[in-house]
Amino acid sequence: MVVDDLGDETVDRLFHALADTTRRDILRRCVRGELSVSRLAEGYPMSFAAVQKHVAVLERAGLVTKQRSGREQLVRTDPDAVGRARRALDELESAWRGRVDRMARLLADDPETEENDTAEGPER
Amino acid sequence: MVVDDLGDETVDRLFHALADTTRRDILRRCVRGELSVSRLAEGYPMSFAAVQKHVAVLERAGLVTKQRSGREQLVRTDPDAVGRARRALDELESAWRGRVDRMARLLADDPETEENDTAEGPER
DNA sequence: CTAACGTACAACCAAATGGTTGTAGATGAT
DNA sequence: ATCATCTACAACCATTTGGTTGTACGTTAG
Repeated sequence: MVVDDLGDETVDRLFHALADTTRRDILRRCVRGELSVSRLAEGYPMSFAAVQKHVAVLERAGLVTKQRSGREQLVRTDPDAVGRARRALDELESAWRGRVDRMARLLADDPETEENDTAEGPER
Repeated sequence: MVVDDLGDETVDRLFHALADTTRRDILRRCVRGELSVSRLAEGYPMSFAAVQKHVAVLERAGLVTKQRSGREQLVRTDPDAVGRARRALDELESAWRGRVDRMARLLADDPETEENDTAEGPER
């Protein structure tokens, strides 16, 4: 049942969200989920709106959730988030080792697939 | 001390390089290191120069190396690359669990250190 | 030698990113 | 009720990104 397939765009968003020092810092600081956006924003040398945007990026990537509490919005990093990032790496790495590749080949029972698969674009 | 520190910019470049489907695909295809840049480029619906740039991004992130062979430039994925990415995640995750965080707080004698987290328990 | 190939790099362009300020809607405190 | 706070969101701007084409240069094949 193909549970573990993170789509390309999902992985794009995941890694993109992680590719920024401020956002990684936000992740570290929101494990406990007790910080509101404005509270968070006090910690950075930028405007409230800028931090708001960073949180939005993290949220779209599924790394963070917001929970309303009165007029505040508490930010909490999703405990499963690193797991998903790690799985994305794992998928890369298994292609690395050729395992997934080889498996697919076996299932397609192509006897001579050793070499010339490289010219096929993934895009479409 | 503190040997294992990937600097912020290094991690930025790492994750940014991984945050693109085409670049991840290049990584998967270059494990064997037998593909030249132009050979690689044949597989994608974009110009040679565009692929060249993607390879450059991967190279700056340390995910790939180029080795000259005659007039060709063979691209090879660095086997340790995923390891470094994983370590970056590990560093995040340990902050997650509070360990690094706690250490940093102590060293910076941040007033926020006062919390009910006396025990060392990694669960919460 | 000359032609073809593989690469490098510059110049250019559209779109996305990361930041700003400003405005407006909810909510809580006085 | 009024005021201060927290959030959301739009408009704007500079820089970066991801792509293009064109040019130049080294290397291999005829």
